Amino acid sequence: MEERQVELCRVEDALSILVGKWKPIILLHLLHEGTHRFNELKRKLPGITQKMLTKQLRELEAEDIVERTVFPQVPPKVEYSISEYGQTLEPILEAMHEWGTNHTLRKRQIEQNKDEQ
Amino acid sequence: MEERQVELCRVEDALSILVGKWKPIILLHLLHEGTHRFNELKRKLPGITQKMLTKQLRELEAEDIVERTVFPQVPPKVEYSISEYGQTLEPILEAMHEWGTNHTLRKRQIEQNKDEQ
DNA sequence: CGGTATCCTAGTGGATACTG
DNA sequence: CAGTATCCACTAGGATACCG
Repeated sequence: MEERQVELCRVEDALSILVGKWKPIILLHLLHEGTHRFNELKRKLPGITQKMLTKQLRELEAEDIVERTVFPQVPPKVEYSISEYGQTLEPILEAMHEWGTNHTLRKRQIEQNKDEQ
Repeated sequence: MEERQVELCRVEDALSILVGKWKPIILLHLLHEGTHRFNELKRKLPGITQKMLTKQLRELEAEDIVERTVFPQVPPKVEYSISEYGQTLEPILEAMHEWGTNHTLRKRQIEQNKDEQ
């Protein structure tokens, strides 16, 4: 029984890594479009500040989800990519993406039904 | 291209519903063990306060994930269960649970390797 | 180019006490 | 039993400015 309790909590591990306003979308970009430079990623995330992008990437790096490669040159060049371990998150991300898409459709339908009445 | 951008963001819908310190574990209890009364659920969530349990349940109810049934009697009786729509979250929850379990194992192995050196 | 540093605000979550 | 009502600490996230 207690074992069950402990088991249930494991969900939070995945959640804690994925939570963050920009983390899921960062991961999807890296998964689907491969390695990015810092500013390249920034351009794909309209509205994000440098500070936030740095912070989210650092946290993902600390969890071994994202790999950071620094090229020692001037001007600086830093590349980010999904780690092998990070790729194991894909099923979760895809499941969330699919659910989210249906969720949006559902909301629209509910809106429409409201309008028709 | 822009369509792609919009698509990517759908992940956040799922995330926003699942995020909350107690939500995933509440949902798993309701999914696996069925309908619960308020205090029954509270007993299964060591450490949660009444306020937090109420808040999380209300938020899940607002999103149509959880159903709340009030029995008009004294003393009060309120039952919570997963809605039909809430059940569609199961694949995500299971994917997160599985990942989290492997994640814990992986961490332990890394710890062991550290100790052995 | 790829960051830090500083300051700020809103919201999340907890402790505690009270209630129909 | 199943909640509210307060008050409070902490953090996430944003705006802005500066740096090697």
